[in-house]
Amino acid sequence: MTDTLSPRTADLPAQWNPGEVEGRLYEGWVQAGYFTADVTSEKPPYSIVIPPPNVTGSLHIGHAFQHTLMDALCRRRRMQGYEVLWLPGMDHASIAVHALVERALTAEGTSRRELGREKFVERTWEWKAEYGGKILDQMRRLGDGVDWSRERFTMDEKSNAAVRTIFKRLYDDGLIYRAERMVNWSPELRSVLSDVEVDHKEVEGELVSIRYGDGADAVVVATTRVETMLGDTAVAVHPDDERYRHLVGKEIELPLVGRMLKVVADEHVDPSFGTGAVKVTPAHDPNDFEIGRRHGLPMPTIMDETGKIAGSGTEFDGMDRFEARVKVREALAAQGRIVAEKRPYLHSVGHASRGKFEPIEPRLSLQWFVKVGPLAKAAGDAVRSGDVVVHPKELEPRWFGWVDNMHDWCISRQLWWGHRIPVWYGPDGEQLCLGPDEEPPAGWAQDEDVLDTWFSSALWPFSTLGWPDKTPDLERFYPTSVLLTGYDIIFFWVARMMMFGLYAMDGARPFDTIVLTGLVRDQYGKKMSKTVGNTVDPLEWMDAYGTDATRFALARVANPGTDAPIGEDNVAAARNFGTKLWNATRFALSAGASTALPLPSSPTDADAWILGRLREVAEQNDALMDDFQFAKAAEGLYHFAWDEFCSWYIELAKPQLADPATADGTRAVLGHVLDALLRMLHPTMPFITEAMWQALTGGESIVVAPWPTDAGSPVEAGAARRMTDLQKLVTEVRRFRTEQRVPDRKGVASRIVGLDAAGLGGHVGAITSLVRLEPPGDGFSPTATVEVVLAGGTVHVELDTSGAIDVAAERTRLGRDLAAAQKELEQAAKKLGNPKFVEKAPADVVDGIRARSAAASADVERLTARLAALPDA
RNA sequence: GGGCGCGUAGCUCAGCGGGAGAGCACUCGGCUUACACCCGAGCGGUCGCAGGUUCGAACCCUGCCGCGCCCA
Repeated sequence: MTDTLSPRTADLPAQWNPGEVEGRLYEGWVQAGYFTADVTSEKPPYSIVIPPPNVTGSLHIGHAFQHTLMDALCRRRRMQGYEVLWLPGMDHASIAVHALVERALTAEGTSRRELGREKFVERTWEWKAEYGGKILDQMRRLGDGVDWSRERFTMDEKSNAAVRTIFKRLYDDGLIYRAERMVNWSPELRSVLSDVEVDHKEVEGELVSIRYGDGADAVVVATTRVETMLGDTAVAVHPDDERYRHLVGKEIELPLVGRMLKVVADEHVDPSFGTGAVKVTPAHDPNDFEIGRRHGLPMPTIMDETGKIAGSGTEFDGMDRFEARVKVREALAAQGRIVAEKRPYLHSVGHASRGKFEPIEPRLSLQWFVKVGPLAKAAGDAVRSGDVVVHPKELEPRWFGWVDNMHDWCISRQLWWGHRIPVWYGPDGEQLCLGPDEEPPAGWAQDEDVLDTWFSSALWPFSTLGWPDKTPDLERFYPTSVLLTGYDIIFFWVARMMMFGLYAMDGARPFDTIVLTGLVRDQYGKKMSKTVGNTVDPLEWMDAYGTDATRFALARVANPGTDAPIGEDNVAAARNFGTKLWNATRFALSAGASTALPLPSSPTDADAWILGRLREVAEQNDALMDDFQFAKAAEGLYHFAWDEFCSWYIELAKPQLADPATADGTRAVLGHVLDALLRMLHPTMPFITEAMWQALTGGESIVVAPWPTDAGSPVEAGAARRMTDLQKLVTEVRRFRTEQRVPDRKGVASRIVGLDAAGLGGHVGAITSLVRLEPPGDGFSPTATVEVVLAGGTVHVELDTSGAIDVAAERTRLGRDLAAAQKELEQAAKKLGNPKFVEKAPADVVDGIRARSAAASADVERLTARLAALPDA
C-alpha cells in the first residue's frame, strides 16, 4: 500500500467528496483488521462494550452522538498504542419485537396464540434474519471502528448460557423470588412491565365523587377510575379525623355490588385531601394494596389480563375498563349516588413507555423479582469507594439517587420472545431452578414467562467476553474501560450492569468509568420528539454534509453530562471546517510540505511560534480527552487549525516559501503541524483526515498511526511575543484601512517607524504583505499615522492614503479606543484607591492592576492628544 | 408532594473568587495567486431579581421569581 502512494503523487482533488470515499475507506480499514482486537498482544488493553442497541432499531441522532464519542475514545487509544476492543452487538428487544411480529400476524388474520409458542419464536427469528439489525450497517456508515469478529446478540448461545448461569446463582442465593405483588400491567401486551417501562403523564380525566352508605353513615369518596369501585373492600379515613371517628370499625354497603365495606383508620390517608375519606381497592391500586395489607382486607381482582372487567359478579363483567368507567358512573348516577363530577380533571397516569403508550393498570399478579437490596448496595458502594468513577462527577447524585432507592426488579414478562425462565414445576407444586446443562425431570413443566430484556443486557459487559467460561477475552478485556451512555439510561442498564457485574465477577467492576452524556436536542435546546416533529435523521446529515461533518458537529457540542443542542447549522459549520482543512492541505502539498524534511534548526519566529502553539494545543487536547471533554477538545483543535494555523501561519509561510533561506524549513513546519493536527482530529473526523494524511505522509493509514506525543516544540517566549505583537500591529492597520474605506486590494505607500526598536525589524516583509503596504516612494507624504502600542515598544505606521482621510471615522475609531482606555483606568484607579485592596490582595494581583493602570493612563493621554490633533472638519 | 439542576451577547452554550468569552446569527467591505463551504473589519451583555460574605462576586451563602429534569 505504501509503495503506491508517495506524497508528491497523491495530490488531492480540488474537492472532498465524502459520499464517494467514505465507504471504501471504511471497508479498507475493516479488511486490514485494524479494528480486530488481538487477545495475545503485549499492548495494554482498552475495551468498551457498545450499549446494545435494539434489534428493531435504526440509527438515531442519540446513537450517532454516543457512537461518535465512543469511536473517538477507541481510535485515540488505538493510536496511543493500546490493544483496543470495541465490541458491537444488539439486544433482542422482547417487547418491541413482539409488537412487530404480532402486528404482522394480525394482518395475516392470525395471532401468536393461534400459532403457538414454538412457531411464534421460529417466526420471530425469521423476522430478525430479514429485518433485524439495520443499525449495524448504519454503524459502518458512521465509521464505528468496532470489532465485527466479536459481534454479539443477547439471545445467542453464549448469552443464553450466561443468563441461565446467573439466574441459577441468584436463585440459589435467594436473590430471585416469585411473589404476588402489585405490578404495572399492560392490557395491550398482556404482560407486566417494570417500573422503568412506565412513564407518568398528566392527562385530562374526571374526578367523580360517590356517596357510599346512607344517612348518618354516609361517606363521600372520590376517584378518577370509577370502575375500580367494583373491587372495593374498605373505606379508609385518618385515625385523628373527628368527622369520621364514629364510623371507624363499622361497615357500610358498597353500591351496585352489595358487599359490605369495612371503615378502617389509616395514618396514610390525607385528611385535607378531598373529603378525607378514600375508597380502597386493594387489588388494583398500589396505595390501596398497602392499606389492604395493613388491615387484612380481602383483595378481589375484578379485571382480567386484557383490561376487561371480570369476576365482579355484576352486569359490568366483560366490559372494557374504559366502557365500564362510563357505565358504572351512569348506574351510580341512576341511584343518586354521584355527589360531584369534576371534568376535565388533570391527573397523572402511568403509561406503557413501549407499544402504543396505553395507560397501564395496577394489578395484583404473581411474578418473578430480583431482590436488589444487596446488589444495589454494592453498585452504590463501588462508586462511593472510588472503584468506579462516574463522569462527570455532578451526575453522581443521580446515580446514588437511583441505586440507593431501588425497588425490587420485576423480571418476568408474559411474552414468548426472550429467555424463558429456567424454573420447572413438578406435579405436586415443586419448584426447581436449573443451570444451563441440567435437564428437568420428566413431566415437569417449565415456567411460561420470559425474562425482561434488560436482564440479559445487564450481563453484556462480561457475557460478550465469554462468561461464564474463563476465556482469554474475559481475562484480558474485563473490566472494560468505559461505559458511555446517556444519563437518562442509568437505571435502564448501567445500574443493572453494575449490579450483575459485581455479583457475577466476584466484586470485580464491569467498567472503570461511567461516562454519561446528555441528550441531543434541537438547535433551540428543545427535546427532540416525533410528536413535535423536530427530530433529525443523522443519515440525512451524513448524506448532505458527510460523516465527518456530522461527527465533528456532534463532538463539538458534547459537554460532559449536559444536553447537546445541535442543528443543521452546526453540521454545515463542521463541513466548512473540513473544507478549510482540505484546502489548507492542498496548499501545503502544492508548496511541497513534507514530514520527511527535518524541522529547521534555526526556525523563523513564525515557525517557532506555530510549533510552540502546537505543543500547547496538543497537551491541552490530551488533558481534555483524558477528561472526556469532547466539546472543548474539538473546539481547541478547531480554533488552532483555523484561526492560528490557516489564518496566520499559512499566510506567513507564503513569503517564507518564496525565500530560499527559509523555504525548506517552512515546508517541514507545514508538514509537521499538519501531520500532528490531522492525527489529533482523526478520532472525530476519521475519513477526511485519512485522505489528507495519506496524501501528506504516504503512510499506510492514519488509523494505526501513532498518536502525536511531543508534537511541535517547546514554547519560545520571544517568538511568541513577537508574533502576538505582529498580529496586533497587522490587525490595527487593517482596522484603520477598513474604517478609512481603503479598498482591500489597494496597495498603500507607507513608512513604518519604530519596528526595529519593537523587535519586529525582521518582519517588515510579512507585515507589508499581510496588510498590503508598499514602500514609501520619492516624495512620500503621509496623510495619516496609525500608532500601535506593543509589548516591545510603540510603532508608528505612516500611510499615504492618497487623499484626505475621513476625519469623522478616525474620530470615531480613536474615540472608541479612548472610552475603553478610560473605563480601564477608572476601574483600576478604584481598586488602587482602596487601601484594603492594596493591603490584603496578593502582591501579584496588585502589581497587575498597577501595570494596567499605567498602560491605560498612557493610552488615555496618547489618544486624547491624537483626537485633539485631528482637524475640526 | 420529594429530590436534582439551570437562568451569562439575537440563538445555543462555556467560564464558577481578581481584566465579561466561544460558535452560529447579524452589520460593513472584498470573486486578494489554498479556500466565497472563503477573506478582512465590526456591532452586541447593570452575567434573572434582592440581600449577605469578602479588599474584591457572573463565580460563595440566603431568599424570591422563572424554567427544566427525575422520582412519587
